[in-house]
Amino acid sequence: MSTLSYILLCMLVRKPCSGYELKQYINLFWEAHHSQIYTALNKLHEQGYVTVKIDPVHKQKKIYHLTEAGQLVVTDWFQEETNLPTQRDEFLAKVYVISLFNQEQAADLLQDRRHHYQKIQKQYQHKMQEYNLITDPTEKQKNLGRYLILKRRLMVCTTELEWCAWAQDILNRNQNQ
Amino acid sequence: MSTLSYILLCMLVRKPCSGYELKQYINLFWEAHHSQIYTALNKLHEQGYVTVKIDPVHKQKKIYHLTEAGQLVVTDWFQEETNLPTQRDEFLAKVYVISLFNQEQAADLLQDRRHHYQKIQKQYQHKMQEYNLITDPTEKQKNLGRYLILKRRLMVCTTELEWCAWAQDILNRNQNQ
DNA sequence: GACATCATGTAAGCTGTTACATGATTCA
DNA sequence: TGAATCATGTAACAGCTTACATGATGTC
Repeated sequence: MSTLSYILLCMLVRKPCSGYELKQYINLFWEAHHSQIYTALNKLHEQGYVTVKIDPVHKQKKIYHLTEAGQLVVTDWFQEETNLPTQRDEFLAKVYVISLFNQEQAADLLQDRRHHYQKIQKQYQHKMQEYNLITDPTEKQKNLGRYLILKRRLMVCTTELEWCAWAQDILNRNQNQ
Repeated sequence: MSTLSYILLCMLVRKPCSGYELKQYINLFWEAHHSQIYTALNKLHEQGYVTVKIDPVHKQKKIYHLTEAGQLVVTDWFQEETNLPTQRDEFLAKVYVISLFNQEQAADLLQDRRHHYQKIQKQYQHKMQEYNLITDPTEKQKNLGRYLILKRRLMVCTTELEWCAWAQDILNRNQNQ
């Protein structure tokens, strides 16, 4: 089974979801296009790890539920060795050759990065507020993992933004030498 | 041309390298297996973006040098829109479902993560020390980009470790409730 | 001389991206 | 009623992983 399939099963632990919803949430820890998600879900269905219920209102919408077999797969996987995160960041490759470029070009590159992290910082802050509104203890417990991940995302965003400011400062000093 | 090819050209800006060396350094911003790197280098050679010189001592070793055409490709690429970093981290998917598991299992998961970041933190600190030993201003300028990236890596490591400590603390409190 | 590491390459199979395709629902 | 969004799917192609394969160099 591919890693994506495990990721999807994990997401279904929290609550039953449609493929469309899974696509919206997955970026908390993974990346996949809808084409990949839909095919993986169909395969998980064949394998008996999920069941499908047609949404009574939106009849083209399929809600996937984790089966017991599916939950067992998740618990087994949890205890296996964890693969390291992928890290492919072409921005950093551009930073690597930044001394080839003038101050303006370098500043543009850094600014785009800053804008990106400012944007997703706001998104995650919003999601964090939603979590903080949960009062029911059972519901709060169920969302604990999601909370831990959101916090990490926010911390990483802050670090990225701090780095951008620091790097811009270094480049300015470098220029004035 | 694939992103990997651009990455390799960027790396050759700093100094000519063999495929083997590129493989060792690439993880600062990208991931690729040697099989992928060697085939990409052969293609870049065909395209005229690099030249090859056989190392006089190690005759099976091929040193790749960036050509003017290659440098032009890099400067053009620099100014194009930067793709966002990939983020696939199955550790986070495990954290997402952490409430399914007992305290010991959760602690094991976090400890592995902590060990990983402690390990690479040491590696980057070591590389940073190497940079700090450079006295020649031209050489220092050439390594500026590398320095900026190393600093970011170290900052991210610190954040990851801080998060691990914080998350463990949350889980402990959660247990004692 | 044995073993680790250096050094390069090919190929099959799997994963991920992009493009094509269709239809329902919601809201102005 | 037109446009945006919701919702699902297939297929071709590109990129990545894993396994196989070979030989040189350095060192105990």
